[in-house]
Amino acid sequence: MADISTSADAMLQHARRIETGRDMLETLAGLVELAGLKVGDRLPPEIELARRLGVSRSKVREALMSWQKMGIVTRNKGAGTVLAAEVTSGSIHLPLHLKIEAESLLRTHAVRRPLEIEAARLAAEHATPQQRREIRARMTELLAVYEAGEDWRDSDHRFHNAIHAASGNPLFGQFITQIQRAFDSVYTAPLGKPQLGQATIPMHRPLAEAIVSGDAPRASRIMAAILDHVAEDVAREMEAARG
Amino acid sequence: MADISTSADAMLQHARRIETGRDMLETLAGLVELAGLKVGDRLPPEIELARRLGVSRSKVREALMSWQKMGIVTRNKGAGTVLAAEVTSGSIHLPLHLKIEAESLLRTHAVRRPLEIEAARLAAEHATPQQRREIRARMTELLAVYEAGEDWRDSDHRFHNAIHAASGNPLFGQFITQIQRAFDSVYTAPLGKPQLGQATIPMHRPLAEAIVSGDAPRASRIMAAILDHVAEDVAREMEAARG
DNA sequence: ACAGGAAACTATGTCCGACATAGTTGTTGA
DNA sequence: TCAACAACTATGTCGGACATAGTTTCCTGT
Repeated sequence: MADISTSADAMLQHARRIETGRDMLETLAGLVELAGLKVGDRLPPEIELARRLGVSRSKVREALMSWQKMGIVTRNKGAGTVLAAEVTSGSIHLPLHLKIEAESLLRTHAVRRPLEIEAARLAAEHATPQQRREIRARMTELLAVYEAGEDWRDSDHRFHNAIHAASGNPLFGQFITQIQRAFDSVYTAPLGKPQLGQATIPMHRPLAEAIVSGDAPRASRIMAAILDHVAEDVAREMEAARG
Repeated sequence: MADISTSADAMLQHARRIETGRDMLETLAGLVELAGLKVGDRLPPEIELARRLGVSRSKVREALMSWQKMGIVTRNKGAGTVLAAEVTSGSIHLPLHLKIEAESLLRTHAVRRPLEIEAARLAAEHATPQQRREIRARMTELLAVYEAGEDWRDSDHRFHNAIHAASGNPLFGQFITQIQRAFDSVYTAPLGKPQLGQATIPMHRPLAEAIVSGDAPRASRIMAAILDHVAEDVAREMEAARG
């Protein structure tokens, strides 16, 4: 495991007083980064961090719990705190909190819709040749898995992630991923039921072609059609679950 | 102010042990709801809540700070905790986590763009007569403040909030508000500098008219134009700040 | 020698008490 | 009337204590 002591101490020499909560997270992020901690590594215990940072254990706990809610770390009684996501001090980790009514889960999809469409449009306009190849490859893979009758959801995620990456703005991918996670955390597909949006898989080929060929309006149109199909499936499924 | 004692006590009779953090927030939300607290009302002090809920002040503080990060309450030393947003016990609060590179803050605006456009489109299609009147009123107010040469940012927020509310999907408002807050938390307008998007204020009249008259394509178009103007302002400002 | 289990250890979860500090309210005196 | 001052209130911060779950060490019996 990486050693956190030497470089961290040196940093703290120059660290100014920690006053706001943001300072706290910032300093903590700097500590983790300087220590060279990677995903999966364990952080020093709270008491140790409190001593190093010169604040009380309460404040360290507050910061760590904040990170936990953001999914940056996982915490377990007795086991310690382990890093679950990359942390860089130059980046701003900002928590968004959504209030979702249980019965209106469909609304998450309504928010996802314009984001996906915009991402597809941007990808068609700005993707590099490398990224276009990537999109086409993911599409081929998705169709192969689909036609083999296997579970295509992971392939579908990879395909869409390739589009998000090609949009040139990583925030689209982050937002959509988190929205999807929110959806999955509440709705889990009933066993045996067909996966939502099954019928849209064949539409992914022309979508990929449109993006690869740089036809932004067409890419937007197909993506919109796909999402509308999925929305219908979701609505029907919800209806069935209720009745 | 609403009285929280009688009904809350009755509820706590049936409340099971609070175990997870989610239970805590859920119970607290139920308490606030049963007490009939409205936005602007003050919550009982932490010690009082701890006594009522049968948990320690630490846990109450944790929950309240969580709410503070979500923007549900505001907290001030000496003044107390006041409700800043509506709370319903049936809702799910889910945290999102975004990593934003400091120099690419402009990208938050790129995400906001399709959401605002979609919200405007939905508002034009689904707004109730009441909501259309509200939008028109907020627009009139905004233009009045603008022409008086005063700070129009609050009025602008109210106007856009009216549109989000009229979209029929509260998630749009929540998302955009949080994105805006993220932006504001990093970028604070330099004193004396013109407010970003100043030139777009007159365009808000035709935007409101389009929504009120139900012309969805036109509403989308004008909203897109407004956001593009703002994006240019932001880009120029960032350029100036760097050089 | 080795497997199984008990015991010690570690680190987070929870609680309590104390004090500091900012904001609010009440009081008093010119 | 109002301004300055004095209590009061409620959150912010800290330290210590114990509980509890998970991990490691070590010891014992076969």
